[in-house]
Amino acid sequence: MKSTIFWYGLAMAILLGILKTVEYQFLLRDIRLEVYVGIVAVFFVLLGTWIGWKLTQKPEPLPSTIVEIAQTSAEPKPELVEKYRLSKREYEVLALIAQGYSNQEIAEMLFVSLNTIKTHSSNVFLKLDAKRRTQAVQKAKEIGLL
Amino acid sequence: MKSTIFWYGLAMAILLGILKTVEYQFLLRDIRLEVYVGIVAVFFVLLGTWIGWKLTQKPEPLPSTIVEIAQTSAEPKPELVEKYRLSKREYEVLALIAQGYSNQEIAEMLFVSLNTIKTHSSNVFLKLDAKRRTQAVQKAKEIGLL
DNA sequence: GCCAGAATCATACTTTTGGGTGATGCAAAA
DNA sequence: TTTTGCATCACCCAAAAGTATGATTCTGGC
Repeated sequence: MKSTIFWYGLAMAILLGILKTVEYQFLLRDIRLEVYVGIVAVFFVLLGTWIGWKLTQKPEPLPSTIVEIAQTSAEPKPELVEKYRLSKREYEVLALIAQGYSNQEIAEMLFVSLNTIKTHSSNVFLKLDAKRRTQAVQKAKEIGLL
Repeated sequence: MKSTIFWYGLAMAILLGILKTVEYQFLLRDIRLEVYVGIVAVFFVLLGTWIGWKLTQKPEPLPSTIVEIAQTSAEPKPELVEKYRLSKREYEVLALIAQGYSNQEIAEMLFVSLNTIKTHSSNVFLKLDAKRRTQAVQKAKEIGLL
């Protein structure tokens, strides 16, 4: 990160230098304004492109899960099972979700209303810190709940 | 895609408009040259950044690492893999679904539109005879695709 | 060159999920 | 007895997922 900042700074310095030079020549030889602006524009487009490229190189923010997946083989982790404690009903719902059943189907299987299943699954997602049922299933398998 | 081109065009139009406006004011009120150049520079840096970002989006066909990661300990069963033949893209999408990503996230990861992901996933469901993504994942694991 | 399959995307529509809020009843623990 | 956790359900709203259809582009193989 330090080096990144350094390079940005260096780029800025070079940039200002060039700007000044161009400006100087502008004053001296009365280059047409359009040409000047054009040069600046082209230069900054290039700079911007480079910045954009750089920005999209480093950051890999999304999949922290992938790393975890790569590390986990399949061992159940009792301490984590402890941590993400689900109630019995929640666990049932989670298990059925993992089998690919819809909320409606689960509701019928457990003889409760659709809304109840929604509540349970929402609670499961909360406890497992998941946004979707597929993610919940994935996390549960990682943890060893399933 | 059509809309993308539209937005490019719109951006260009707006850009030219602003440029002209700024230039006009420059001529009228004698804004300092540095200010003018600065505005142009900032604008083109932003434009360049955007272009750079866009450019670096396309040429990344996802280096199959994600797919590899998705492959768990279960050994693939060639005869079944044969039967439920998925295209490469479909397989990628399936793998990402299994990791708990939303269609939108997958679209961004693979740099395609949401609709494309929907098409792919629909095809996967068809081929795996699944009604939901969770079911597809479940079946794929049974079969040994994942 | 032509063709099939693959990948892409759009539009329009329906269904499923998920979030938020609030309410009730019940049972065990404090 | 009061509190607390659990299970149940409702209503509303928004977002995500899924279906259907049609179209374009590209590529590999014949």
